[in-house]
Amino acid sequence: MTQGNALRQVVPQPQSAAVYSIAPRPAARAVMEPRCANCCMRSVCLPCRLDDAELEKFDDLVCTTRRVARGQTLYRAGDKFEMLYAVHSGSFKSACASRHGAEKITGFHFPGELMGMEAISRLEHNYDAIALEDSEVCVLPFAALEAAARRMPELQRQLLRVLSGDISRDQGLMLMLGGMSAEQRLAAFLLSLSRRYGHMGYDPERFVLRMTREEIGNYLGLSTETVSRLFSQMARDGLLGVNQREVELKESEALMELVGY
Amino acid sequence: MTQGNALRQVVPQPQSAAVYSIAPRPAARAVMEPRCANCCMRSVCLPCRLDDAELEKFDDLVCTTRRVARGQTLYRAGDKFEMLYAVHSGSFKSACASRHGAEKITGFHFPGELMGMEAISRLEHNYDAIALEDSEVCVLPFAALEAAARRMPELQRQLLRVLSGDISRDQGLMLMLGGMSAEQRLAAFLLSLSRRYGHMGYDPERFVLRMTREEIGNYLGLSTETVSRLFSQMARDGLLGVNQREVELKESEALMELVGY
DNA sequence: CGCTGCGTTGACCACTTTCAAATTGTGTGG
DNA sequence: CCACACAATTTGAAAGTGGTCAACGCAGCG
Repeated sequence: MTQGNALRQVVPQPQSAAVYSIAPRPAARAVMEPRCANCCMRSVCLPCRLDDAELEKFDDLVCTTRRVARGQTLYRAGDKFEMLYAVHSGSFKSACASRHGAEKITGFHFPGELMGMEAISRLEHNYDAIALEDSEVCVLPFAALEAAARRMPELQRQLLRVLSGDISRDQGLMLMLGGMSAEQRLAAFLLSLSRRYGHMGYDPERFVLRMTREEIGNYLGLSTETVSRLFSQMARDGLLGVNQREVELKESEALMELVGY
Repeated sequence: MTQGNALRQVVPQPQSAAVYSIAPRPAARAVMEPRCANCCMRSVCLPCRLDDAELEKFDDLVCTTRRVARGQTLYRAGDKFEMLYAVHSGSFKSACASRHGAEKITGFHFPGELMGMEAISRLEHNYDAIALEDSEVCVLPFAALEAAARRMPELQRQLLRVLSGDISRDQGLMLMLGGMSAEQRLAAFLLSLSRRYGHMGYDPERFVLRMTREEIGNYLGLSTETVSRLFSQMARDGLLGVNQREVELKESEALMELVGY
């Protein structure tokens, strides 16, 4: 799973997360740099429902891509909101630091997913976005996106759809975090990952976790130890196979039953 | 706190929640029926940032209002998504029934707040919306709203803002449901209510709960008994006063400290 | 006046967390 | 390639928090 070839011009990652690198596209477009049209995530990303002409226009919005090394932040809580980011490769976590310095993870983000939307209302980011591995995002200036959405009804609709989808997902998680047992939470989490990996075109039954046990526990409101114990127990029960970060869901049906769906 | 005078034409509440009553506005507008411009929730509702001309146009979108009696549903999970609803008076809960018949409450909605947004992405409602008391909503046909948003940049922005705000709120709650103690959860819940009541122009320190202990517990992932015990304990500690559904926050600061903000 | 739903309180129990320690994996410098 | 240091994971035992079960008080209502 090596880093994909550079798509578009790739700017070196700035030391400070506050600096946005907005390079103009190269004038020589005849070379046909790979763009949204050629992106392997096209079918699951924001512009997925645009027709060719619209896609062309949308493509011009994407002013640049940006690489973020593992552990580095894409943006921080408190940063001014100007851009949305579409994950092109890799993965991220959203986290906010409570005043006692303890980090609380509020979400994970995978290729094709949009980050930063929670900041639209306050014009300021509420969370840190931190890369779980070396990653790359497409940078979408929000003002331009808004303007384009007025000219492209399908883009406007898609934007609303993605925002709405985020709400559903979050509420689904709330459902899970309140009133579900530790085992149910982990099962629900794994099924969520499975569905998302499947959506991206990967094997939904077999995938590699991009986050540590600690991060999973933090996210689910469980201790690291409990997460670890549950993996062991579920493996003993034949529900799944685990080897370090590799997970194989052997009994998805049983997991769904466990969660209550 | 009696039901406000009828605003706009009010259609009788249909027995079936699936029936939408979309009556055309009365032609005689010269009478100046109260509309958004006169609504007491104007300053906190979707059109709050529109100028007078825009407000006029927006007003024409609101095809009707609808009354929902306590315990009745505004829409059900599985209903086709066509409308957004702005709470005009009263309050609602969003709930979905897990397959074992157990209800799980995912949110509460108060005047000025928009309901139904989680359905935009799937074109189908994911939750039941049930009135906690006799309530009234303004009905916004989504297709018309989308079209209007293209013509009114400020409306488009406001729509995105409200959606984004919902995400923030939900993620804030996730934060709370994972990793917070029962006491912290209840404190956070009360502070959330306080803030929202304050935003609506009511006393943020003194309000009447619209939901039962059971509904609070369900929402927070706690048992009814625990909620009850916590109210008693917090009252003993002097943090608040409780009398049935009436609550007075005596030490908001201490509550915030408790939550960790 | 009894019924019924809601709220409160107590006793006991199960699930998770916390604390502690062993084990395995990963990265780095020699 | 090996050794060492540090991080991540796993496992065990003790301690707590919150849930479940049960009983009772209270208020609205036919």
